[in-house]
Formats: sequence, structure tokens, C-alpha cells
Amino acid sequence: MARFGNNLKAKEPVKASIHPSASDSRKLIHEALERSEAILIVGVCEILYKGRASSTLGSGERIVIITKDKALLIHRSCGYRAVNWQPAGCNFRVEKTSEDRLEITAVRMKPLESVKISFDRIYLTCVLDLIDESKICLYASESDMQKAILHRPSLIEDGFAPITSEKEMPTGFVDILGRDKDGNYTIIEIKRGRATREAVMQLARYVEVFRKENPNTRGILVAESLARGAERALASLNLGFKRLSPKKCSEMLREVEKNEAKEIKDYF
Amino acid sequence: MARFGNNLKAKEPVKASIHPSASDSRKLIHEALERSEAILIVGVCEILYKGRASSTLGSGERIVIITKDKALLIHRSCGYRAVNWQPAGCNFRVEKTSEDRLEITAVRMKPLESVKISFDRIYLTCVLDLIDESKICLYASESDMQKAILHRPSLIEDGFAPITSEKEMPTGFVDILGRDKDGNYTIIEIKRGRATREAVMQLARYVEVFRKENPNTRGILVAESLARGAERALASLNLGFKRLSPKKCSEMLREVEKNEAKEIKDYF
DNA sequence: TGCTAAATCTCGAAC
DNA sequence: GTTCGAGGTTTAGCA
Repeated sequence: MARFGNNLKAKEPVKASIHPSASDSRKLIHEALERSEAILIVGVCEILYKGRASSTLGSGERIVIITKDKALLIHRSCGYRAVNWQPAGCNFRVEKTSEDRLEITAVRMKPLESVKISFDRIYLTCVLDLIDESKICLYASESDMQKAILHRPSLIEDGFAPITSEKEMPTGFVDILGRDKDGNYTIIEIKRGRATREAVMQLARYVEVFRKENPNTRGILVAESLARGAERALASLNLGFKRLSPKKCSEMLREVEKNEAKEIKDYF
Repeated sequence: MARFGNNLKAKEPVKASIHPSASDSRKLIHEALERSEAILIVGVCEILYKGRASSTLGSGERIVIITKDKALLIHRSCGYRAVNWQPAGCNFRVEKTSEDRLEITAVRMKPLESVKISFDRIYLTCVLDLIDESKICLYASESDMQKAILHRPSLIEDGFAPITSEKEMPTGFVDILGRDKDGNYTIIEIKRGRATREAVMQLARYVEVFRKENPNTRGILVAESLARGAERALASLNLGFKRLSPKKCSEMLREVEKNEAKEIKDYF
């Protein structure tokens, strides 16, 4: 951690003010916004959103977060999703509208929209000077599946040979284009989870277009599993399916990477 | 607010513990979980996620929220999206793993997955007994647009007459099916924001299938605006476009509701 | 319970 | 800057 790595005395990363007055809270928030520090507020508020859509939310006790990059999050005591929000890059206005009331407005310019939070009461205002330089590493994404297939085409079927990936077509991008052991063009559409009817339609469009030039073209949907409707659609459109687990692909890739590193190490 | 409405002395809704020891933090969190209160933690942690996918995130200062309904949210100092999370209904385990280390694990049963947070240091632990009974009201959704069109079909064009909505087809559900002033079947696909090529393709599929039975079938895409690719696709597929604002639809609906209420009132 | 489609989707990469 | 597609998508509605 940068904060502790150099043995200098750490600056206090959390300044908490419990039951602050509206004035104090306004001052803390205003200064934190100026310095681009994160802010955490717990209190009783009403919320108005106007923009692409609009929403109203009556009084309730909520958690409000403003991030360093000026995103806004309002969380209720239940549920994973924020009840109101704005993505990063907002302009904030903080106003004391009466002795005990504080109003925070986040304005996004494009598209023009705003979220207004009117606090009746503030229980807690924290200014957070958080340091967080780590990068998140995510495994078993769709692109891991694509890489795995390109690296070991037999994951699809024996004799499959990729030609290109991300080939552009009039209706979008084909995940993988290749030929099967009989020389037929084969279009691969990858979905990491349960493939829906929509995914089948996407594959069908590519195959349809490609067949105009190359009649002997097959389509194979690759996914962890198939939704009912997708199964029916595949059958009626005469397209193939290959079950493939994103986790298995990711594990295989990491194994490959390890071996490659080893080979390089062995080489020197 | 329920908390203040009855003039009883309010229970303190926020218990904040600044720089708690791992033991104290563990105790606070454990009790809050038992009582289904919300929890807010700020500290230095590493995170491991394993489940449908998997992720690792090295040490950093973050905000952790556990909600009353046992959802988990981990926010970084930047960005709107949580970096790791679990939806409501998790089982939590809180363990002190060494003098200064605290480990919180959220386990979701279906699908089986887990998020493990290892705290090196905790700056703040808050137990939040939040009351929030308000319902959020959201306007200008896609279904508002559909309702508005069904209520006033001339929003599409003069003489348009809806037959059904949400009609099932082999390839999906048609938003609105109707006839135009010349008796042609007309399929309406609605998007609330900017319509993409994907939306045009969806409409094209419906029209294509429907034309097999009824050659005189038109397709109209209804949206706030059109992406470039969507525009091209519409032109080449000979489909129509009608610009319609979700906000306008929502306003119209509320006007209609008001008048209906008035009519009923006038009647009695 | 499973499936389908929307979302104030957001986010990132490619053009 | 716009467009396009993925996402650990989540969530709500309906069969």
C-alpha cells in the first residue's frame, strides 16, 4: 500500500463527523469535492431524478456516496442496486436551504440530467481520502473462452481450424470464423453463460449472410448452457451447439500461460 | 418518517466505531448481521471472488456495505459500479484471522459462489439501523411508451390501429401488432433511448416471419433516436422509423390518468 | 421455477 | 466523439 509502504506517518484517511449540523456538513462536503476526495453521508433524505427518465423517492434513511471521480450513488438499507445514481464526471452543488436542510445536486451534462438529494437530517458525514491502486483481475470471461478456442480449436470439434476472429459482417462481428475437417466454413458464436434465443438469432444472421457467398457454411453456438427457446431456435434453424465452460477455458489458459513461462525460462 | 412520527425518543440509527480493533469490529458486524441491520466498513482489504467467474483484487482502501437483506457491495474510491458484490440473501461469516486481520466471507447458494474480503486495517465500522419505507416512482420507461401508443395510436401515424401487444412469434415477442390506414399489418418495435442496429435486426426478424403469412406487412421502429448503423439498416431493409420521446409518453399518460380521475369524479 | 426482455443500464474498446 | 457489444450483468414480469 502506498499509504504505508514508505514508513512516513500516515495521513488520516477517514474524517468522520457524527450528527454534523447542516453548515458543518456542507463545509466538509464542499471541501472534499474541491479536493476530489470521496464522501460518505448517512441521513434522512428525499430524492428527485430528472433526465433520460425521471423518478421521485419520498423521505427515508439512506447511504449516499460521492466518489473521487464525481460519481453519485444512493443506497437504501436493502438491495444490491443503487436506488438513484449518476455515473462519474458530474458537477455537484451543495446548498444549505434552511437551518437543518442540506441539498446536494448532481448534474450530468451529456445527456443532461440531474439527481437532487434533500436532506432533512444528517447522521454521519465522512470524508474519505482512499488510496486504491490495485487492478482487478477477472477470469472466465467470454474473451477467455475465445482465446481458449483459438489456442486449442479441438475444444469445438476434431479438425476445426480457425481462420480469423472478430471478422466484420454487415450485421456485426463474428466471434470466430474457421473451417471444419470437411472444409466447410464454420461460424462460432460464443456466450459465457446460458445462451438465449437472442444469441441464436445473432448466429443465424451471420450464417445467413455468409451462405450467400459460401453455401457450405455451418454455425455453432458455444455456451455453458442453453435456454429452452434457444434450443428450439437452434433446432429449427439447423445450427449446432457445443457446451463449453468459461471456467474450464480460463483454467486451461492459465495452464498454457504457466507452461509458456516455463518454456521461456527453460530456454534461457 | 416512522422514526420521528410518534414523538418517542429516537433510537440512535448510526453507531460509528472509528479505528476499531479487529475484535471490536468483528463483534459489531456479527451482532448487526444477527439483527439484520445494515453495516458500513471502510478499510484496507484484499478481495477474492469465486463463482460463475472469478476475480482477484489486491490491497486497497475501500468502502464495504452489507445491507439488511444480506447483500454485499464493495466500492472503490472511483466509479459508479461496485468492484465486487453479491446480491441479497447471502450467508456471512466474520472471522478474526490474526491480531489485526478480519475476514468477511459472503456465500451465495444458487449459483454457488463467494466473495472473501480480507481486511488488513479497518478505519471505520458503522452499524446502521435505517428506516426507509418509501416506494420509488419511476417515469418514462419503455412500457410507458407502449401504453401511450396503445392509448393514442395516432402517435405512430394517422389511421394506425393496434390489434395486440406482446404477441409471441417464433423468434420473440412483438411489442405492438396493428394495422395501418390501408389495412397493412404493421409491427412496432419500441426502444426508449437510441435504437441500435440490433433493434433493427430484431424488428426485421419479426417482419420477415410475419410476411410469410401476410405479404403486406410493414415494420416501424419507434425510439427517441437512431444510431448511424441502425439508420442504414432501416433504409436497406425498407423499414420505417417514428421518433417518440419516452418523456412525452409519460407526460401524456399522466395527463390521461388525471382526466380519467376527473371524469370519474365528475360522474359522481 | 425458468425464461424473456428491459435497464436512467454502465463500461470499455474500436473506428 | 460515436458506436457497438459484453456484463460475475441485475431485475422484473409472466408462463
